Amino acid sequence: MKESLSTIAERLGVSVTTVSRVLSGNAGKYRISKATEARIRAEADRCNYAPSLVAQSLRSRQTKTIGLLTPSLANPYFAEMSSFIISEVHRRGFTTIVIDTMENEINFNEGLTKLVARQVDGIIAVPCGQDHTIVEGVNSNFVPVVLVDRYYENFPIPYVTTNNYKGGYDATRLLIDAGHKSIACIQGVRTSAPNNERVRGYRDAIEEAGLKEFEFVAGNEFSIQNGYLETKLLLSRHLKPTAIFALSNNISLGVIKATREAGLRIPEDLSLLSFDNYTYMDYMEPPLTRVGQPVEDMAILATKILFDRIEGIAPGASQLRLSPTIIQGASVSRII
Amino acid sequence: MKESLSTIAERLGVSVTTVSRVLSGNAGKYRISKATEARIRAEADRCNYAPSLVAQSLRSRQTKTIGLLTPSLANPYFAEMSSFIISEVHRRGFTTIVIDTMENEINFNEGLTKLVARQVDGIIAVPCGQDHTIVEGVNSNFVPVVLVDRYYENFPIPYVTTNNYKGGYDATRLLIDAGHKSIACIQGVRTSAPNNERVRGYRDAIEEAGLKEFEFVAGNEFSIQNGYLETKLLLSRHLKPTAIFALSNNISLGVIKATREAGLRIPEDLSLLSFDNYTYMDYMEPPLTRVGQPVEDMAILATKILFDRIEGIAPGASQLRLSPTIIQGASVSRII
DNA sequence: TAATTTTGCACAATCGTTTGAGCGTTTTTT
DNA sequence: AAAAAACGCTCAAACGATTGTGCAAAATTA
Repeated sequence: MKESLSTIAERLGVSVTTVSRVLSGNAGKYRISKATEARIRAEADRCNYAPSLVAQSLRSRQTKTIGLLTPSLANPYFAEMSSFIISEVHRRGFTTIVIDTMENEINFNEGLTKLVARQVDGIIAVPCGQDHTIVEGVNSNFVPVVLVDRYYENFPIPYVTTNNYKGGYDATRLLIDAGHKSIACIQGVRTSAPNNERVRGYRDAIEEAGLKEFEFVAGNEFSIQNGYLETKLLLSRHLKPTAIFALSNNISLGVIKATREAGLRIPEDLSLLSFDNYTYMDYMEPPLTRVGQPVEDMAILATKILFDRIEGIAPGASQLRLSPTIIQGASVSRII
Repeated sequence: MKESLSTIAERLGVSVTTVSRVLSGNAGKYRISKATEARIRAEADRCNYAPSLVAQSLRSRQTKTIGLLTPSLANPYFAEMSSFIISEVHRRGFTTIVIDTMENEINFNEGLTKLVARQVDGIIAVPCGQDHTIVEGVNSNFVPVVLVDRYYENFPIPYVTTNNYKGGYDATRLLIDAGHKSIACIQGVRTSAPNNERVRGYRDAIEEAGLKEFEFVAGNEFSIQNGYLETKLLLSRHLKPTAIFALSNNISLGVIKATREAGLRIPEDLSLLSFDNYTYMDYMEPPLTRVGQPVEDMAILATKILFDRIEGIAPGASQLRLSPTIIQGASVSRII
């Protein structure tokens, strides 16, 4: 059923070598006669021959495959990012193995070793957890790794991320400029570098405005539930905030859910500023004002850096922070 | 850097065969002494040996990989579906190569042949276009294929899809029962079987209710733009519909956009019923009433059928339609 | 002690491709 | 006509793992 060089060679009474040379376009280089070349090409076409990438990989020690470790395709932010990465990888004639780590450090590390065993030529990863020894081992001993979104500070693995500090700072400034004083921040995973940068931006903006007494950071997960529960708590406090800065798309959904249950309206009773951008946010009630990350640029750059490394080109600056963009919605009210 | 059976064998002064037998757990079966076994295991641990899946694949003619052809990871419906499929595949110890076809028939066919060249053990695909000769060739000659969501009628490729007819019918009935008479339907790709089943359900419900004079189907793409443009046209007609049945999530977004631009409110001025379910729809203005497809069940079943075929177990019924569920939102008003 | 069985491991082929080296035969050069 | 060059192709090893067969040496039996 499956054709190989040898089946063709046998049928034509030539050697496997000759067939290989013809079909890999090296007929001239190795002085195969036009006649033989034509015969081989014809037969290959006839039987629809396609070389086994597995055999080629074994021989060339290149699988033309890259691995993508993403925390959750169900999250539109990572789904979009994956979509861009897959298409960039495809553009270069490679294929992508996708592993969904479900935000789990064990899955992440297992996925990593699995990719190494599969001899992928490179890995793009959104890491989970704090322990970076395995990733670093892989990156320096086996396969080039590039991180996206999340990263490890002061470690030599290249990464591309948003300037999360700027995102946190700008967003908070926007709220402050709108007159808000009591701005609560609901954060995600506390060990995640992007999260902490966003929080740092938030804190700096708050302090700079002399609002330190109102500074308030809660939460510990990038989930709807976390946003929901923390908002429940916030709204039960004696002094309710006038604005919430939610550090992810999912957290914002939780905030909205809790706000609705409390019978409060956004932005009249409570302002909301979200991290992450997504088409649907324009269609929400109200459309969310948000900090959009440059997902496509990050995906393109990460892929480019990875391929530069695969091809042995040392990339210049390989730890990059791209600026986020604030997208105006209607979820922030002006306070006089 | 990379360890292999032979590097270990050489260091220990034993044969590659012996190392292989020990590490694949066949030491007993081939009478390798406990002492040798221990030495080999120790050394394998020490140097962190992991077998090359490429070499194993070549030898065993099994790559333990399945291919997933999806139209667009940027669409949450397919992203969720992919997420479930990837996780089901992972559960079985396989990995998934994802190809984003971008709703393009050429990309789809290229992806298909690429997967075959990579010797994947099976393929799960959401097909694009009408020409199914290539898919059928692959399915019957090389690799088992299972289709999800879209399918080809009267052809022997297994598929799992929503009972789209029921979805179209039930949704339309819901609108009719709410008192609507003039219900317009904005459809997606006209050559897609699910689309046509939805339309058929719509038409049947309309006719059954004696509303044939109001029957109206427009559109030709599962995109925001299509929903937007068709709604623009609809709203400019002399007789505006009182309800729109949008046959996909993206089409609905377009409908909302056009409706807003026209200064009309949903559901007060126009009712909207959407196909597809997504978390964000609960947070929209208004929350959408919609026909949710059993995405997770479809993913699980498709994967199961594929693995049954891979393992040579003939699946019983392999062309399945799962019932959709109507999810109540607030985008449909009652007309008296 | 000789014959038999068991033990412990190695040889070599195989999967499908690539590639440096080599070897007859024909053609060209001197 | 002899030497050199060009031509057209094949051999065999290698990538890393698996597996049926086989062969000594040791242990057991007769």
